Amino acid sequence: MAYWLMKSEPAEVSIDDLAAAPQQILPWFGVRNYQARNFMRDTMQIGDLAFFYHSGCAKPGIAGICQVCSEPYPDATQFAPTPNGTANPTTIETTAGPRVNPYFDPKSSREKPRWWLRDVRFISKSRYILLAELRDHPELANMRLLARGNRLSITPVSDAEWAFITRNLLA
DNA sequence: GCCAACGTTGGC
DNA sequence: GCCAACGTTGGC
Repeated sequence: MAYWLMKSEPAEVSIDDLAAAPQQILPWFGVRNYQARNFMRDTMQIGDLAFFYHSGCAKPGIAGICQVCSEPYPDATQFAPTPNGTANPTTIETTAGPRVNPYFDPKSSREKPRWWLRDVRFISKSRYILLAELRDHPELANMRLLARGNRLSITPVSDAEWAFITRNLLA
């Protein structure tokens, strides 16, 4: 089993949204980076655990833990929203009405999908560990998340890093 | 809002 | 295949 850190903007999908989802499961949609896609499509295994990280907000940090719970399948947001393609492919239905779909990819197709995802299941909320706090621990100095210039939205977490965080920062 | 760092695109 | 230009990420 492997460990991961998965970033989400809480204004879009937060740990509370995952906890409130049907079955407490959501597709990890919207990844548009090949390396992160490959992690989801090729490397992850059902049962892997991940830190749910809030990014792009005032206080970025680890908000909880989730678990990979499906095989990879195409991210529906890359396609036109209706199977027959009659609707405007650049819009997506939301509970607040139609919105521009920022994840639509005109270069993808249902025959040959470019973007793949997996479902994740809520495991727990955690004490909120700020990014700044993670940086304070020498044990985490090599965490991919903390690497200079890192922007990858899904990063591997080593066994040692996972153990350190769960035993020392979340206990 | 700024900006450093990175990834992607596309002309050549 | 190179690389400049551009767009995006994401912390601050």
